[in-house]
Amino acid sequence: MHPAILIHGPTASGKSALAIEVARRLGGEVINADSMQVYRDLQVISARPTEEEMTGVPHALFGFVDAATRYSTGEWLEAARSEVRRLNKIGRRAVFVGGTGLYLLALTQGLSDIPPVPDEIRAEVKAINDAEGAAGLRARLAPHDPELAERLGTGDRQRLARAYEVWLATGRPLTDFQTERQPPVLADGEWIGFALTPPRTGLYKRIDRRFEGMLMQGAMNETRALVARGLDPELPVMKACGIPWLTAFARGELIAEEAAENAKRDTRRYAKRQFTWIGRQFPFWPRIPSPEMNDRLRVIFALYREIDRVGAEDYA
RNA sequence: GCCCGGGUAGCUCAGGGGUAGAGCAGCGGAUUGAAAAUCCGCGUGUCGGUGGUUCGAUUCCGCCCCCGGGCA
Repeated sequence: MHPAILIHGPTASGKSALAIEVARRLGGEVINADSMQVYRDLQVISARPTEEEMTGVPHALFGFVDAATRYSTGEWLEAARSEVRRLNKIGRRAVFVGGTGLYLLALTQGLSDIPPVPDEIRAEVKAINDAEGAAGLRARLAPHDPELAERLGTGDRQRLARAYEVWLATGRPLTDFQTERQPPVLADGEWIGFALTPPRTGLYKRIDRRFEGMLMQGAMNETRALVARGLDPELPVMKACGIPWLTAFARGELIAEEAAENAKRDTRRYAKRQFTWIGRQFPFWPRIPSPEMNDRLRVIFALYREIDRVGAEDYA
């Protein structure tokens, strides 16, 4: 099999266009590793590539999940596994691209094998969360998983809730599960990851400009469609960068300028967290600081050629 | 040219003889099935410049520069 290429980087760094170009030149396929681009209902706001941009290059795992779904890392990983199998079978290269670091981590490092949590337990824990918040969750979790309760410390309700759910569902502390991982979909030697790390100030400008562009391209229509469905505001789609503010604007709760500024700020902060993730979780992925397509392609192909001996002649 | 007002953090500003503090922006970090989520931490500064008074000046005084407004 050909090693897979993984492209990661902060939002608005130009990942999608790069992935398409890489896949085009290698005759490969682009596979989405972005938690928001999986949703059908978020085209503009998740900056999902358009049909036109994807022309001639097969794309997988884009826009295939309904907004009412709470799609998970585990589900994505299984979907990714199928795609990898499929491509291996037909001898084509996979180009994973996306800003969701956790997805790429799971893909290359494996996830723990944890049984699904039944809906009743989720509801039960949600009730505790709503009524008592982090303190209540933590107090209940601490006797069973003291290590995690201590590590999470303060007010991380999302992780506290998850840890408590797992305890209730399995009778084992989440910490136990986390000490062992399933074999990854892509083992060492079967992939190479690149991290786009453009200068921050320029990226922030790009983020701001891109958001203005999204408004032109129908971000409000997309938002109104979601609002019209009356979806639970806790769903992932409803928390995508910009959506909470555009939703508030659609309801007349604030003015357009305010909504836009807040949306841009949230997106900048998201990009900052992605930089942190890259620095800390993917310290050994080659960095590509140049924003230029040609520079990026040169770096990728130079390094890829080293490990893809099978087809080195294909893309000289 | 003269008269006022103002130059303090990236922005808007507060303060006041013992080298400074708020909001916003920003920065650092955590990250195992919600991850564009969730959470933790941090003022980042030639107080316009230069002389003087003072034990000590960002603060008081002089001069200069810059930005507003007014009178010419």
